[in-house]
Amino acid sequence: MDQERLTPLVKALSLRDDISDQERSTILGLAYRPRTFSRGETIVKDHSAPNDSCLILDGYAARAAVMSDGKRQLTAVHVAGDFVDLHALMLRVMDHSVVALSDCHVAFIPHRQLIKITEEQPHLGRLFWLSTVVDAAIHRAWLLCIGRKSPAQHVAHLICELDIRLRAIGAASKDSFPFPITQSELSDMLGLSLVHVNKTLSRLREMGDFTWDGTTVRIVNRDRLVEFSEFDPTYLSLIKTPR
Amino acid sequence: MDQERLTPLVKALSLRDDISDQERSTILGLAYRPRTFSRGETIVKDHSAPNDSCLILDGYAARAAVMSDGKRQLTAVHVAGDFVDLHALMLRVMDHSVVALSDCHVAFIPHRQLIKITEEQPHLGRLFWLSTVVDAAIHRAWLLCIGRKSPAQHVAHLICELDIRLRAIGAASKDSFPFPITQSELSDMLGLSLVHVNKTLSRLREMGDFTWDGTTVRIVNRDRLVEFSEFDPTYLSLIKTPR
DNA sequence: CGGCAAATTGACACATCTCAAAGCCTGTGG
DNA sequence: CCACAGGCTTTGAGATGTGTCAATTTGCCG
Repeated sequence: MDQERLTPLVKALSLRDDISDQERSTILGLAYRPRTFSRGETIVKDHSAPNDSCLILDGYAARAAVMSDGKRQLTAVHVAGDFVDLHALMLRVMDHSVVALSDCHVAFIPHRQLIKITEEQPHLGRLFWLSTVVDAAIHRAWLLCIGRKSPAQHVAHLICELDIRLRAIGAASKDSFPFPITQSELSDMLGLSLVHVNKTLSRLREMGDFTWDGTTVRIVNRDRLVEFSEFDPTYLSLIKTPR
Repeated sequence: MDQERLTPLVKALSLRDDISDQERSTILGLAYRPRTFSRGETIVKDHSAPNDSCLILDGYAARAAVMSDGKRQLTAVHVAGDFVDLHALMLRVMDHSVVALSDCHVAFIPHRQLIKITEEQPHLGRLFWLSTVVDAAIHRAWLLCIGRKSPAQHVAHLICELDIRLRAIGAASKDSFPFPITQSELSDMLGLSLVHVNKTLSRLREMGDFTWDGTTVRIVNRDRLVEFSEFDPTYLSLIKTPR
């Protein structure tokens, strides 16, 4: 078990507050179970009651909820450093699944150690808390998109969100980032039909503010994307301040 | 300042785990600023950076996000005992507003004391954490509703959610609870136009599984509502278990 | 080259929005 | 007690948006 592999978590937490050396070594000293998932696999099952919480080391994952007839809604996208399943630590029973959008490496960290951190290193515990609160903020932003924005604005908003999150963790270059998903998966994020998403994309292509070939997004005009989608990064809380 | 008025919080936290006598008295000993809001007033402003977090003592509130053209999306409803604005403790800057759906009493609790609780009474701190994680779960349930369920299913789901939450805190009788909002507010929860909501309600009225006169909801056939809306209460985490 | 998943397109049905008007209810002032 | 104003609800009609179905095209991999 390579201890250094939890560095994405240190990096992610450092985005929002300073991490002390002790906190850093606590994190890097956590025992974890590494696992690899291929694109499409389920990482955490709905209704399960996990004894560990998982963290994305690299790749993309998403939270998913499904209906009895198979209709699916994705409720958030997660990237390297995201402590995706911290929710299970408090909820105990999963209210949704976590699925791999791409091949990805995931670390499973036993709850016992996380509870211990809340007891002994409250500041670090608060940063864990923060990460779940940011997830809630992401859900709210998505609710506004799905409820009140046009499909085109919604797609643009999603691209702005990923762009800023990936640049924050150093996983995007100045104007492009990997986004290797299908239009069907995108339709499950947007709450729309596949066909409609396809038509929305072709209209966005005409607007020309970004390109996406199913693999990589290239930002052509970030300002226009931000304005068009009414993207306000406040909800991501990407500000380094004592918490 | 009547210390006893924070009992709704004790009651709410007790739904999900046992509260020790010490924790109980810590909560009841919290200094707070009580305030009254009338229906429609803003309790916490979007983009503000509060130094206290608010808790609903009675009445209904909602989280709200708005677009530049005035379109509004409500992302959750909150009731007595809900520590609505705990999110601000970690986020620091609000990504949404909290508005009063009815006249309501609210307690504002300084962040200083809450941080102290995370330092000195980690179990109580975790229950605060839990309450924000349940909020996230509610957002996910709403995302599934708005993205993939029919408007009628969505309304039915909302009624099931409020029914179970209000019964849990003893604010609903066996088959009815107050729900004093306008169809326009409901449309902002559903992400639909007012006219369409009105037509959806008249179809639901024909189904006859509940009644709502704008003031009070009466459940006529709870089983059918649950089945129709595919309501699964797991997400509310209403299970008393060590956390 | 053939096979398969994904993307694209067109046609048509259905859902939803907007605009506009009418009806209903309640509180207030005369 | 009545008349009225204002907010909310209800209804209808027509314009748009979105879903479904089905066929075709594209791109990749063996």
